[in-house]
Amino acid sequence: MASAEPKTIPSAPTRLRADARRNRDKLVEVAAAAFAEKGVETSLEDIARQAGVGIGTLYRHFPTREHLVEVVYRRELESLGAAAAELSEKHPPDVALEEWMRRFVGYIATKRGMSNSLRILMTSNSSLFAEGFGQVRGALESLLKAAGEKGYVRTDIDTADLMHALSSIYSIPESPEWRDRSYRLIGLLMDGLRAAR
Amino acid sequence: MASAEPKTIPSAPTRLRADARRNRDKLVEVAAAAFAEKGVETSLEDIARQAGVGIGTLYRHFPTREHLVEVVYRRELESLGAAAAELSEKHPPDVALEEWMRRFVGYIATKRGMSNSLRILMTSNSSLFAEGFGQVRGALESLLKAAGEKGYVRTDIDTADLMHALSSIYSIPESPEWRDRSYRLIGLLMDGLRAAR
DNA sequence: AGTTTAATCGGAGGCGCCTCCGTTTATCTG
DNA sequence: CAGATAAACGGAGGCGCCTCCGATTAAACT
Repeated sequence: MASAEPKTIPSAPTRLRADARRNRDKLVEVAAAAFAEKGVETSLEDIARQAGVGIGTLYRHFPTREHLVEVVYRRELESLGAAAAELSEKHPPDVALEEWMRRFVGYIATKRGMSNSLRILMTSNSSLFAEGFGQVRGALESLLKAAGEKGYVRTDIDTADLMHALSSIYSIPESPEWRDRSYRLIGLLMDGLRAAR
Repeated sequence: MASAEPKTIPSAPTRLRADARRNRDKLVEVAAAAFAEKGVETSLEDIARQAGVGIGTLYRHFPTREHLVEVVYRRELESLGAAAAELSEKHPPDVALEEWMRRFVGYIATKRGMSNSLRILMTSNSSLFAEGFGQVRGALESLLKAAGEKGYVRTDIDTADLMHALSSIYSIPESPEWRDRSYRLIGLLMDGLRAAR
């Protein structure tokens, strides 16, 4: 019988020291707010300052600006994924689907500042972003499938096609009635989806 | 009978003072060499230094890095356009066409360092580059048309399609046999062009 | 608790970007 | 040729990027 064995199992090699983890979390939190407010071009030194750490610490955790963007982005994409499950429980499948699409489009819209950087990232360093987008794709797929199985929408729709349609919606240029127009277009999509069930 | 009227007609509003024109030319010359050697990411301050002017002068002439790149790029594209006429005189139309395509692909290959910046430019600020590419398109078109009219190649080929084919050739990843492979592919294209005349 | 050690911190320093404005100079006018 | 003037020059200055390495400190060890 081993005496009170210390659980020294270091488990993952990704073990961070307590202070390191704290700093990292704080950086992500601050970065998320900064990106949302001023776009991805915000000064990284500002972010470090606001997080109360040195610039060196920021760069150790996130070697490039893109790494930081990716982490923030993924976090938010994940919450979008989680929203899918939540909406599924509270609403009929078709309503859940529509509401989720609205949120998706609205979410991307707020990140318009990101688009420049994102376009570069998505073409060059695709592996960094593949996972984040996988989340979203998965969410949409599950909503679509659920609604399809219960007979609320057609079942011959490809998830990728639908995402494509959504992306053409959120690339509508800025304008006062942006949101209304998007919602109308989503409504139109939904009509199409429900049409020939 | 007006007396010796001074030709004070300012003609173009783009009248540069002698020193300004000298500096501008020198900057373009130095920039062309620098871009070729170290890629478009070269320090602009270095370029100004090498041209023997202050950084302020560089920025007055070229408000952004892209403007400078565009000018250099266009100059070289123009020489590519000129080569088309020259080749047409010295060779049979089909040979001229093939040789020109080789040069085109070879030229872009040497500018691989540019590709990153270029991709951004070509998608975002298209108007800046439209003209430069127009030159090249025109050259290819004239070669293709000449060869077509004299019965050397098919006449149902679209210039844009052919350029597309070429661009897929020059985006072949780096490798020792890069040039050979490109030439083989161009040969293949030529076979296709000559096929069903 | 005290010591060791290895991970983490953080800011100084070097470089490039870009702007602003006092100084220089080409060109025009008398 | 001298003087006027508008155009052009050029570098200092402020900011951000990113790296490097001595100082700090959490966590493991005794």
